[in-house]
Amino acid sequence: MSTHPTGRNAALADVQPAGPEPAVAAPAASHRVAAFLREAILSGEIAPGERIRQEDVAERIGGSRLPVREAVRMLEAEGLIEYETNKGARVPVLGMREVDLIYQMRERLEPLALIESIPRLTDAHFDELGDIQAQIEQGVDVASFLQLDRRFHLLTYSLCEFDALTSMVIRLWNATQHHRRMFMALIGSGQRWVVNAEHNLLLESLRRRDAVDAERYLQGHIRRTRIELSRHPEVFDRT
Amino acid sequence: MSTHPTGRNAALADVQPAGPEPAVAAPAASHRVAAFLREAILSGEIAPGERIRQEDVAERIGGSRLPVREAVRMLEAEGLIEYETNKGARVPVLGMREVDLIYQMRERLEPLALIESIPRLTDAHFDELGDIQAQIEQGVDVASFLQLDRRFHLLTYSLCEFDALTSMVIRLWNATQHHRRMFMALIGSGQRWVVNAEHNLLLESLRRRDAVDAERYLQGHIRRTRIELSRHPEVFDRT
DNA sequence: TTGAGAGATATTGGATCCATTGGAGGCTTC
DNA sequence: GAAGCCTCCAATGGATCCAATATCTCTCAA
Repeated sequence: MSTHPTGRNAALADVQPAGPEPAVAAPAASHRVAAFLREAILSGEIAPGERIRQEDVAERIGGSRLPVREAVRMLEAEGLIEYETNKGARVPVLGMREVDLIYQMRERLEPLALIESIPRLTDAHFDELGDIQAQIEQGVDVASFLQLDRRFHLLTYSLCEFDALTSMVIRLWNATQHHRRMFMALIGSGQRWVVNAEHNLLLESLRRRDAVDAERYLQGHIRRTRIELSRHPEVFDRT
Repeated sequence: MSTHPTGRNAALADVQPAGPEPAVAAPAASHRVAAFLREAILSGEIAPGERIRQEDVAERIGGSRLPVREAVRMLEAEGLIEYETNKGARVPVLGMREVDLIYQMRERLEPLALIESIPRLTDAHFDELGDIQAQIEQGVDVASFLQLDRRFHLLTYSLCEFDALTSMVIRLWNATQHHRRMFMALIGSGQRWVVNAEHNLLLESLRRRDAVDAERYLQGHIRRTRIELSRHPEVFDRT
């Protein structure tokens, strides 16, 4: 197992193993609540369309409603929840066209993050990426695949040092997390060899530090997934 | 004077003349505070690096600190302010590389918004765009130019109905507002004929509904501005 | 049976209070 | 005179209270 490369980007901390704890101030409670809600939404514990009651969250967190309110405002600005005055927050229900557009945004933005990251990637990163890909190829279950795939891609962007870009990329991933899970559960591991081929081609071009090839493979990877998704409208069924 | 086209996108409401007031709920105070702060930052009233004290804002708004705190969280998530726990909020100071990257993000995202918008644009929009461009060509001052230029571009995106995209575009504009103002003040109206040419080419391709040409002109317009900006490092001097 | 309306309940919006933290300024000490 | 420490003040973090709004429910009448 390779040593874990050190990340530079705070927004990508979740794909970076926690090194020795840096002397950074503890985040305010509102940030912890936001992280808690983010996780609950991404894991599917809170489903799209479901309402989020501030008091419930406050109780589960063990605090007052105030940090929850701040967290809700943050997630609202992130686009992870919808908010109506006096009516509260709920997880948005995205249709196919919206998800398709988010994938188009990813097609355009993620290559940029990759290009910024490539020159700084180290052998340790390539080893780690290889390890992740090896795990994926062992045929893991859907939940593990989603986690490893996310980790794989975000790791390739991890040395892009621009928070405005990396946080945007993460938000786009987050916004479609639910649909990705539905989609993978639907197709199972059927087409997973395509993903493996694409990941390996991408990784190979990264090792060569060939930004042109890497951008092409990455964009194709996202684009193919987008088109595949559009062929499965049942993913967007609101039942 | 053309009638003002009706916009569909809430995020672009600021470039759409306010029609008959829709029966929409009054925004919560936190949103009004956020709009107030946004305007203060974009206008330069609050300069980059300057600290924002919650009590001051609450006093100017005539409310308590609570809505201000929520607004600060929103603007933090928007990237318009930086926040440190227990230390408060301040307007970030962006360096040349960061602004350059934001322009690269714009190069990739704004054509997407334009492509989505083009099929729905009406003659009324083209007339309005022509009016704006005519005003620009009369040689207005820097402040008016910035306002008209913003209005011109955002109007071309106004019929893109995806909030995730349009709000992102607006945030990218907002993030570099200060540098755009510095830059324009620096070069005066010297190179403005280039902008005029680009705007007219873009507008012409829009009238033809030629998405390919429009995307090319728009991307070139942003890219040229980015490179021009990179030739004026004095815009980023922190004095 | 169903629809409308009034009242009850639940939830969010805002203000105020107190605790905690950061920082400025003065003081001591070497 | 400068570095380090301590104290005080200012600003933020969080909890609780009350008001305003929305939502649910029960009743009553068509």
